[in-house]
Amino acid sequence: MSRVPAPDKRRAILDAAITVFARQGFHSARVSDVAAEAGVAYGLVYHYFDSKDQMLNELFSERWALLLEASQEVGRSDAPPRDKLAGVANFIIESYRHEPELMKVIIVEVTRAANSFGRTHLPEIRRAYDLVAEIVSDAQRAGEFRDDVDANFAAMVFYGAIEQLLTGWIFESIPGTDEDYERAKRLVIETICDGLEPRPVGDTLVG
Amino acid sequence: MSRVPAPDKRRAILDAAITVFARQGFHSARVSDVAAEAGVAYGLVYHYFDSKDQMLNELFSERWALLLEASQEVGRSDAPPRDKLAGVANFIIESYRHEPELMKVIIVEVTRAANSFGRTHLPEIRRAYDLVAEIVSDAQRAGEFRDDVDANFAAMVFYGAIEQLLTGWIFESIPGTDEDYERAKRLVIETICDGLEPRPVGDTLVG
DNA sequence: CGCTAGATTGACTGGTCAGTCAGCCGAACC
DNA sequence: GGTTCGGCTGACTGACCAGTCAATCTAGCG
Repeated sequence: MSRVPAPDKRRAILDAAITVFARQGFHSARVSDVAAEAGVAYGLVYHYFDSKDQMLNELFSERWALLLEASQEVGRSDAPPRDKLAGVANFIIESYRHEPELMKVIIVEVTRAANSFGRTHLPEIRRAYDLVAEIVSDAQRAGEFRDDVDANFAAMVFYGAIEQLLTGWIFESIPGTDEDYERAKRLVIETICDGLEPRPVGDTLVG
Repeated sequence: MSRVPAPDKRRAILDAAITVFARQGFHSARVSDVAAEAGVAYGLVYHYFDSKDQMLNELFSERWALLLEASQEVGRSDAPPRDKLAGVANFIIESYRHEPELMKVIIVEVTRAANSFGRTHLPEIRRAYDLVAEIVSDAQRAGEFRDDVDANFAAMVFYGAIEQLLTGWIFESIPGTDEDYERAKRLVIETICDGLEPRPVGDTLVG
């Protein structure tokens, strides 16, 4: 009953979709390209998926769920807020480091594509922002972050920065050595938490 | 010689394109929709434009040139760097306030569409980032901004935040009262210049 | 008035794909 | 060996739409 342990063509198709969507963009990727990349007949794609769209939806949701989970995890920890933000940034940047093609598809075709797919997934996307906003507002309540910057606004800046960063790596193929990734992680947090203007000497806080 | 002072159908078509692209998105906007919106025959669109793409390109370049000009202007002034950044932010937010449809098209279909049109216009887009980066690095040389944050990185955060902000207005129709716009202008600058962490009392700088 | 040139019209063509479907293959079970 | 059923195949269809083009209109001009 199992001469070959189920070649899982479904997964193969999904993986091929990542490669093809990343290479050509979702719009100009033909279903036949995905089938070819997966080494599978055209029709089989429709055996496993209802539509071309569904493949992208599935790729996105699968991965985004992990991000939401990780963000929640981070939010629950009792680390200082700066480290929590760093935790979220780390997760995203590491995701890109390990699966650049998948992340490219998610960012370019969903997150940044507010018209088409971003529209559909707006609730999930917002959820991620909200989790960051929560981290910020918790910190504000605890007096660890200034409370005169709206938490949702801060979350927006945070995600704006990270998205822009990934977009840079994706399209201008900024080197992306391990060192670059680490530096970027540090800089996002420093910029957002400390600001661009110089800080007075010492670290004493406003009472 | 001039009973009707040249109805300038070309402009009418371009304006119709703004409306239609903003409403339906570039991709699902048909050329026939634009013609209908402009009250003009289908073929006339191709009398004035080579392709559907060319219309979008023209809409983008026309407006983006203004942004670049304004940014340069701001960069040349001798205002404090914080005010320079505020100047750029103001220009963009005011552009959105006065021509939300056009800005929607530009942001959604070009700036955020790194695959399709963003690709084509990357040099112009980068130029805008570079101008902000210059403002930052000038300030760093003058000791007015910390110099341990890469200027290009700062520019990225700045644009990331603003793009995210406009995207919010565009898609979630966040109110957008005059008050909201003013508040947003203030918050972007505050967040980016001062950071999220509380600042020690007084404003004395690191020596 | 006849002529030219540019503006204007809209039916039509050609190419592109997403999605369908009729049927094939091979494993397991009778 | 026959039957069944899921995985699997790929040629085909139907819809859609950017871009073309031949024809019509209008304005000036000699």
